Amino acid sequence: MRQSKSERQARIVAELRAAPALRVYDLAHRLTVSTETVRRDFTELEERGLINRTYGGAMRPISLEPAIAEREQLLVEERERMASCAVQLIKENDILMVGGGATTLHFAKRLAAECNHLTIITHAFSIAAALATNPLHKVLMLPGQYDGREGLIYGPDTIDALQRYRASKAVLGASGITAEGASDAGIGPGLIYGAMMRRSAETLILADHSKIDRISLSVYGEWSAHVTLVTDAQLPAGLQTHLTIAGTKLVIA
Amino acid sequence: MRQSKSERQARIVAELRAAPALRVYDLAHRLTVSTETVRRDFTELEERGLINRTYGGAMRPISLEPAIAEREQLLVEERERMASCAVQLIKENDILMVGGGATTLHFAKRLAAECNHLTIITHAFSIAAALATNPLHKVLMLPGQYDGREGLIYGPDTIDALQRYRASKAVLGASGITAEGASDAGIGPGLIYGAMMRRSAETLILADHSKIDRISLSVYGEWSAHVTLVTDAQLPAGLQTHLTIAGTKLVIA
DNA sequence: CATAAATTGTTTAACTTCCAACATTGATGA
DNA sequence: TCATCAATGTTGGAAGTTAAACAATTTATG
Repeated sequence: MRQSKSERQARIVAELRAAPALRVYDLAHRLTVSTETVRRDFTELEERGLINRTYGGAMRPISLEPAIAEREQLLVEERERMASCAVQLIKENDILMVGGGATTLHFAKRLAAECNHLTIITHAFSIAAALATNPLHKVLMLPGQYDGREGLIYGPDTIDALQRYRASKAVLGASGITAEGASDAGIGPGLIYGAMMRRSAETLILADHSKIDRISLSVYGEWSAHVTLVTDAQLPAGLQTHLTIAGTKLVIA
Repeated sequence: MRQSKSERQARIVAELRAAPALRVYDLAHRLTVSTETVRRDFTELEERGLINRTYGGAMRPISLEPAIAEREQLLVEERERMASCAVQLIKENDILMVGGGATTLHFAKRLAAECNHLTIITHAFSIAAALATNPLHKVLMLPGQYDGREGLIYGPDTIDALQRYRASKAVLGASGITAEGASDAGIGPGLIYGAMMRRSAETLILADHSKIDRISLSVYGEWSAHVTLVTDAQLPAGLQTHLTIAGTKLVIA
């Protein structure tokens, strides 16, 4: 055996530092192994997150955000659908408050791709970074204490600063959706989402089916006519009638 | 024609901001045009350097944000030495204001490794992220407009918020050091660094030898007895005597 | 409004990649 | 030594991609 498997795989990662993308066929020649071997290496390296696969090759992975990156891998299709639907509801020159989370991050990426000239107020690094890729948007970051695990800002300074803004729409994720309202697993973020709702004319809540009929620590939003719930599957009858009575609009992606 | 050619191509570039790689087939569906049209767009966009082609699709070109990453690679050793020296000057329970930049980022990483129980106020994402790896520190993020190219917050909100804090030390980078003071290439950051100095009892300025006797757009700090300059090489005689007269302390790493 | 030019869609054939099944090689250890 | 197992190579058909030619459509312009 010329080279061990791990040596070869290390070589592949190294090659990717030199060139941002590689073809299976080229690499097989360069390493004098079969294309199938290269393909199998690609599969393994992709599972370990060291490369990204493309049709016919592989490319250098973009970032290495761990905690969020993992969660972001789940329910990607559902979140994409919800994000696309939610973006339809945004108009040029809207002023948005956007909460943190994997789902709202999808939304932010679509916003950067499809919209222009928006002002976005947020407390999440990932959201700000995603939106700033489109220089036509204006991104305002809220002050407060930084939580590195979540990549979020929160605390009394954050709530306080929100009182000085007013937005046309708040766009929020949730870890639980019940008749009582939307809820989040953290108290700090929950308080911020509540404040964002109160300072916005309308609220969009994005929550996939796994969040339905679950309740989390901090309930931050009650159903009202100013709220639109965007989800990816039909709601249970009880919850649905409850929302209808409250006047909440429902969008199923 | 639904969308003009240039609109569509702009949209493609925007989509690439949301996802690092796209498939011809997917994109054709999403834009409701034929795969051939997408392929022809790819060809044109590649000639203009706005995308990179891959077999079956296209990917985001590498450029567009290596600004920080590249700079961070330069003079690593010198910066490490300066960072280590600067950390010696920090005491437990200090309250720090830390500016953005490659040099201060090295400092922040050492701070996370060597110190505990500090409160750090910053306007740079990278600094906040580096410090948050040590949960014993308290990291406060300043509000303001986010600049994705630099990863920095700035603007009137930022200056305003600084007025409500007081720190024991400000730790700042600089892109130029002259007898007149420290200067930065950007007006926005320059104003913030000035405000941070005024709100802090002492100031540490970190600048390697490549910054000496160069002047940048925005001069933000004058030499005084409250300032310490940390650098990695002897200063030219003229500058050195000027600092001595002003009472500025000098540390050579 | 008619013509030319530019843009986009359609079709087809050649080519490339993918995947799964099976064969081969080489190292390990009883 | 032989059996075993992991790693790799080989093969063929399915599926996907490309490129070139031509048709259809839209836009520009006199």
